[in-house]
Amino acid sequence: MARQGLSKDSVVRAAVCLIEEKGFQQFSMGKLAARLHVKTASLYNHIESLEKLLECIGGEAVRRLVWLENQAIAGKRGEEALFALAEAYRAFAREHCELYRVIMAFPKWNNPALEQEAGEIVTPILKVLSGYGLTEMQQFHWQRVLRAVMGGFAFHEQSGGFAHFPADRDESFRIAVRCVADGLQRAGGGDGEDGKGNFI
Amino acid sequence: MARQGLSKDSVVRAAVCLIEEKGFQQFSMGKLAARLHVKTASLYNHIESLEKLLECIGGEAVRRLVWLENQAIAGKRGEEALFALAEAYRAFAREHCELYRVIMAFPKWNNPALEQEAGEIVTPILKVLSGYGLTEMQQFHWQRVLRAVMGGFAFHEQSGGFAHFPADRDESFRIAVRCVADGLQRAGGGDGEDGKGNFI
DNA sequence: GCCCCTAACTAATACTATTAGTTTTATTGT
DNA sequence: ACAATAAAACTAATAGTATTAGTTAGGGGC
Repeated sequence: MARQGLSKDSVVRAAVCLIEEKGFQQFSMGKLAARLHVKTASLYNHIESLEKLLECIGGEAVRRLVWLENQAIAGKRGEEALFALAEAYRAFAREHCELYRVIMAFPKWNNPALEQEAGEIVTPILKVLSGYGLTEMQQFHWQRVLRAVMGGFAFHEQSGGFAHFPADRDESFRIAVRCVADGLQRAGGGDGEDGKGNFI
Repeated sequence: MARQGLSKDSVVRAAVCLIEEKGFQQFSMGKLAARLHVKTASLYNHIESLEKLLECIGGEAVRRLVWLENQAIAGKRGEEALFALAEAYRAFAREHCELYRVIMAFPKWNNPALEQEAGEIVTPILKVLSGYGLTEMQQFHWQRVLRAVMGGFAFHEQSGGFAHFPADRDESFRIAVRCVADGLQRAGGGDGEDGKGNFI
């Protein structure tokens, strides 16, 4: 019936739009099919299952996030890069909160396709950390510390867990990133503070 | 038939058990009803909806977490209390991961009943922070920093996002908490016990 | 022993994802 | 231009989800 040349890619793209518009909670195969003027079963010609579709959506979300992170740290280093990265992460979580939810919703990042994306998540972070004179093992640890802070802050902020105190959340975030920045400084030997002339 | 005197409390308790055993993903009204040897519709004599039930379960989970936190910091102060609190939080997230998932699953922490619990979450944290000589506003900020670190770490660890590097996660966690501890020290005026509220 | 409240039931509705099998359409080869 | 083929979209059906309305029956208070 009036076939419109739907493809896996167009389905994923439509799903991303629908989620950003109506929210992740509201999303369903039926709603997506209706949006594409197609019966629900027809979607299965292009995707294997809802789970796989969500993995594609999550992959797309991660790619966008990583792109913004790389954009943010381009030409920067040291603390400037660190703050820019963190701000970009938080901005994404706020401005694309429904898409960010999809990322968070995965119970396990076991899927091989997602591990690829997972690796790209770490790339800009390691790029920032590379300016601090850390050992490789320290980089592994501090990468986790930074992701914990950024992810934890975004999560709590989104779920409303940070709403119960009359304190500016932007300021809280700055303090958190400052805390990591100082910790990194100390871990790196304390000799690389000016953020521009230092290299390892 | 053969009515067994089910109550809201026993339903919630059974739901908690079922979730801890079979996982949050597997949970459903039907499964819970089967576990209680009752038809699904019968549950609605005791609870209003799945959403309300999950709120009760989340409340129970939070109460248990807060209890463990308070247990952990009892008789301690300063850094010792801080590390004990963080360890207790992470231990709960690991040992009761399915229950922890319920807490994380709330899209919005708006419900008035949950706000009560939310307040109790902060209590042990503020108790720990009270030894650092912070202003009230600083306590509000650092409470968020600490929750972000603990929550973010637990989340990433659970979703497998921290699995991709050959680095000990315990050590990563220690580094993260150490980072916060040092940040607090600095914010409180360099004295972990009786700081006089020096500003940064 | 009777009454009443309500726990538990049956039945039905409206969703959800998913599969099997069928029709229709576009493209490709001759 | 025409037949063959691959696949896009369909219909129909299944099994799962939460939820509501209306009915039956059991236990506690009188």
